[in-house]
Amino acid sequence: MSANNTLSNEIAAELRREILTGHYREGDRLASERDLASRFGASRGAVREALSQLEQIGLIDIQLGGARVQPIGQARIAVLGPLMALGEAPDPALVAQFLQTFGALAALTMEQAVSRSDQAQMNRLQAYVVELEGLVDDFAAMQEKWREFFLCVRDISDNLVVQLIGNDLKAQFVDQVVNPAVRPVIAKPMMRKILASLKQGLDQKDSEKVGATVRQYFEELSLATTQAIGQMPALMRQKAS
Amino acid sequence: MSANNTLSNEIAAELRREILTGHYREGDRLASERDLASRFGASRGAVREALSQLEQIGLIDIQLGGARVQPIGQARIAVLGPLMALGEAPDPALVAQFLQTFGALAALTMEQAVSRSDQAQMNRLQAYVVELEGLVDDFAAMQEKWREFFLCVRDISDNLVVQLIGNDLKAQFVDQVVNPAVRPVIAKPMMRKILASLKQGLDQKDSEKVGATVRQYFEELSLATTQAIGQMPALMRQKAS
DNA sequence: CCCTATATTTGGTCCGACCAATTTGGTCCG
DNA sequence: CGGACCAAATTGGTCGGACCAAATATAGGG
Repeated sequence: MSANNTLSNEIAAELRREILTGHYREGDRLASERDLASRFGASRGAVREALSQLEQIGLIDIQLGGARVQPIGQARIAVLGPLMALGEAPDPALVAQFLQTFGALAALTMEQAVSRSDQAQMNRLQAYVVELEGLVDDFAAMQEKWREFFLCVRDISDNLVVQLIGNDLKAQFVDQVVNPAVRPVIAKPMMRKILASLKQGLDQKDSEKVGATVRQYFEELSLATTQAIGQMPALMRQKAS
Repeated sequence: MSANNTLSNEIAAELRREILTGHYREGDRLASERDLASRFGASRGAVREALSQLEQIGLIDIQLGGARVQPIGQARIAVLGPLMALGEAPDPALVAQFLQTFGALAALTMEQAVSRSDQAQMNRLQAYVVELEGLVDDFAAMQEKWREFFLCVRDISDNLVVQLIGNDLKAQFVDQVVNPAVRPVIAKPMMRKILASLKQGLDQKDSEKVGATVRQYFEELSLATTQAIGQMPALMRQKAS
């Protein structure tokens, strides 16, 4: 999915791959638009649109003399997806960083949600936790319920900045990494402990406590995911090309 | 700066402004590329590049039937800058959310930096805090030193995900909001308290403590900035168009 | 009123061309 | 030999017109 089959997107994907895999060094000049066009058998317009994409994600800097490759560390979030999707399996360290970061932001919205929630909203959150407690045996259903839960938290917190970052991160992660059958598993006792702590924090309207709990959840999720990737026996390739 | 005077960028900026100020409703169809071209007195190619930009930041969804306006809440971080730069003064609530979010990420990297730092790196961090303590009277110098400090923290933490998000946020914030002479001022006693706590946390290599301290710093910064914007007497307009 | 067949619109791509600014290469002078 | 200077080739930005396939709008028939 998400593979918009336009020529310019394919060109952009190929150039992006080349840059991310180190075919160029920082500051190197890309071939001219005309050369790239002839190389890809495309029109200059298509190449220009592709280069425009790469420029927007900060991978290249287009100027009058030519397009120059930027250091990866100076790029935008949008390179994360392609970066994680490079190798056979996603880089565990990167995925771990990703989940920890996601967790920090989730914890922030969680704290804000608890701080500003009215009674009805608080009831909804508590209801979710109860539902979650009933799903510790069903991995898939739980995953989905957590998602709903955080969507609810996001709506309550009403934090546009985090929401937008979340959109960016989701676009990078869910489409690139979640697809394969990486099924992180958190031990049930740990999960029960987390849920209990969450419940307690909500009951006491203790925003710091729920924040810390959310952080811990993502920490566990990060560990579990890293492990799942590690023992992924390179079976399933195939994903949508 | 940052004002790339290309036609397509100007068209993108204008359309972006129109969308963000509510000239369209979710799902509304934009005029066709040909119509937009004639409206702006530009070629279709220029319009296409502009629309491509808007699509990449999630403001519109280009499909075969036409380009449709997406809900703002579904856009990418890249809309934050233009969104904050819309009115006369930046929206205080949005700026507050922004700084809190930035703080959450800074706290995360801070924790990771402390956890994984060797002795030399730890010394460098401590040296920064000492320097900061000597600058509580010089707002500008302190601002700059904090920036250096967090750059150092970022390098030590070696967290690419946060770094990339930071790039995105900086591109949205520093270029759009910091420009005007909004000078948030944190009371010196509070600043001294924060620095003391930071120093203590570093001495003890207590990652949680430094994380919490960083969060508090940004909380204070958020308050101070909101206040500074509030009493900004709408004097200085002018910024780069 | 619903469903289908046709005409129109729309985005994606291509080609060839022009302009202004940059890069490049060579030349001339000290 | 080295550096300043000038002209030619290159490069990105834009334009205009053109074609195609898919999606939309329109008219027609049940």
